[in-house]
Amino acid sequence: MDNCKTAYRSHNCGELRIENVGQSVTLAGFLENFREVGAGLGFAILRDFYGTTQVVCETEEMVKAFKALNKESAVQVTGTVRERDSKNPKLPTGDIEVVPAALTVLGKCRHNELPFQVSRSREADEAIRLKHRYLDLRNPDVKKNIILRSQVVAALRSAMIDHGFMEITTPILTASSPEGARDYLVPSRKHPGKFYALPQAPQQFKQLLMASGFDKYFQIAPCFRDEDARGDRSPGEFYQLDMEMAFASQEDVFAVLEDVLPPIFAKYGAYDTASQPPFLRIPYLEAMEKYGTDKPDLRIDLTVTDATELLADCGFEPFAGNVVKAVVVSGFEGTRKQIDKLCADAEVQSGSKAYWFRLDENGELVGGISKFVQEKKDAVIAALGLKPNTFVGLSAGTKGAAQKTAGVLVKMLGAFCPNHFKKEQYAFCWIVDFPMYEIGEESGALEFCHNPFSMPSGGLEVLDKAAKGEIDPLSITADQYDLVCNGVELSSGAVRNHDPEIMVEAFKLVGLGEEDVKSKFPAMYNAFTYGAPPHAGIAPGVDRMVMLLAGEDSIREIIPFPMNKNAQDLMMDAPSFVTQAQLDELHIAVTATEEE
RNA sequence: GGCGCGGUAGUUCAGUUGGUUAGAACGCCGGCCUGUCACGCCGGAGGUCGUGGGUUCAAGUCCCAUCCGCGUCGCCA
Repeated sequence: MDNCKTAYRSHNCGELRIENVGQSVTLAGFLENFREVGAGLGFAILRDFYGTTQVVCETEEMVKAFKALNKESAVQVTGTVRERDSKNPKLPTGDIEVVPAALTVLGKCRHNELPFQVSRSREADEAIRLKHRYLDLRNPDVKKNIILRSQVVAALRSAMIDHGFMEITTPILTASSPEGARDYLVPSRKHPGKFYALPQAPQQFKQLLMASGFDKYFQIAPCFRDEDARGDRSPGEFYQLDMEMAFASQEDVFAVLEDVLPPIFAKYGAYDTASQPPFLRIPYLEAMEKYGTDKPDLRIDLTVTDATELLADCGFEPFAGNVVKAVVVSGFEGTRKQIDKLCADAEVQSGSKAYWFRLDENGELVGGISKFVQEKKDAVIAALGLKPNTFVGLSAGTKGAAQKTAGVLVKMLGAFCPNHFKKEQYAFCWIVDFPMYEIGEESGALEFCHNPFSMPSGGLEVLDKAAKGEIDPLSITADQYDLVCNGVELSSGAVRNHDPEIMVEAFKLVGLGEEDVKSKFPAMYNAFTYGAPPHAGIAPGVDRMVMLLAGEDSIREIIPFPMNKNAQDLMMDAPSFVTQAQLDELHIAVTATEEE
């Protein structure tokens, strides 16, 4: 422990031990509790960042002084360290107590009824916790996630620097760009009618750094996107470990993260086992086929089997003419009620129905849609490799819908069956070979599948062939990759397109041209015309990493001051109305106003 | 924006087919207690049942509308 002596204390509340008995000390902290156990005897618990220490009051005067204080007041206690009569082995400081000579109130708590009891704040309603986050964070159980976050960020920084990367900050006020998400806009005072945007990611700046001759860049970068929240997605803002390497390929990027992440996950994680390099690489199409998702949880040993030929014409109407997918779960023990719940939940999450049947302990087909399968019993058992006591979850629909539902079934059945789910580990994999293009659901036309910055595999030659109709543009893959851990998409990255001609060709396939490239990404286009190095990078999400490490299900538990689901900061009252004078200065006219 | 669940004391919750004065635990206030550590015991205060309308002799409970919270889907290059 570092020396914690300050103007207000000689020791902190977590450090006194039996060796300190007899010493005169001064402690400062929050009054966590006061237990009066008799006339003229009471125990006060003092809490600071480092721990808690018991203060024993043996005079009526001192008991009275502590009793007069509201809990959570900030106080200073000067006294002598004494060995306890009755020790508490559960506490690091449980062998000693401080006999106070003086009590000084440093910051009085004016509220005798708190919005919640600090030690039980995690049980309180989240809106109340967020409104009084400074009290919520006094709870060591809440604070520990923020400490973990700080340690993980420090470890990431240190590891990146050790690998020869240089942290460079990029602008927060920048230009709106036609990327995927909605921008946060900032009005310009000096340029009426014009706006800055907060960056959705430092994507273009880091590529420009590569064009500027920097070699290995990283940044713990704030990113801003005006999109709705999720359990694992905070609204508004989040942090990425953004990195980019010049004269580098996909392999170089993989090598860095495979070296940086496992030790940090093993050291700071809730589970002490993390995948060792090289991480499993799964092509995108294979992941969709085998796991029904592009972010498989490899801790689950279940996979998806195509059962279209086997079952599409079995007479069960929802299967007719559709793609059918099966998830086979051996050694299944679940009640009818649990199965119904699983299927209902799967439907909610995936948007289409899930079906099932079972091969019971006697080898008979039972339950669900078994009567439709009965006719083909032997073929089904052979094709799916069924043994007695096996559950088969099924989905049907378009290829995409059937895969999605099957993927949800894998996840839910995995979570339900301990024999198919090895929970206590971090299982990483790379998803590679993403398609460069897709048919847009709304437009029905060819669109960029993920982003236009990626280098198409095969470069100009492949784009030329697609332009001439020699190959299907949908078959073109990008040198683009996702890092997935335990079913969570940690990161997306790519080998970038650094060649202006290839950029133009890539855009032509989706019906855009040179002028579009120049107007959408003027800085990058211009920079690349001056000679740019091939470069590649990735940007793992810091919040999601910490969430995985902390074992928390809500991203708000690992953010110091989170916003609620509706992108409001209940503590600061943001967003808020501003004065007419401010609006006038910014040349802004408000056309609609929320009721308050 | 769609769907699901929820909103009752400072906090977390219970509240039956609509029916007496809306309960419990923790917290708070007062009293007792000389070794507590989730201290214990006794007593007490504390409620616009999210809001507005409706049905009814009677609404926390039923109906309609609306607001808020969480989850989920859309969305998130």
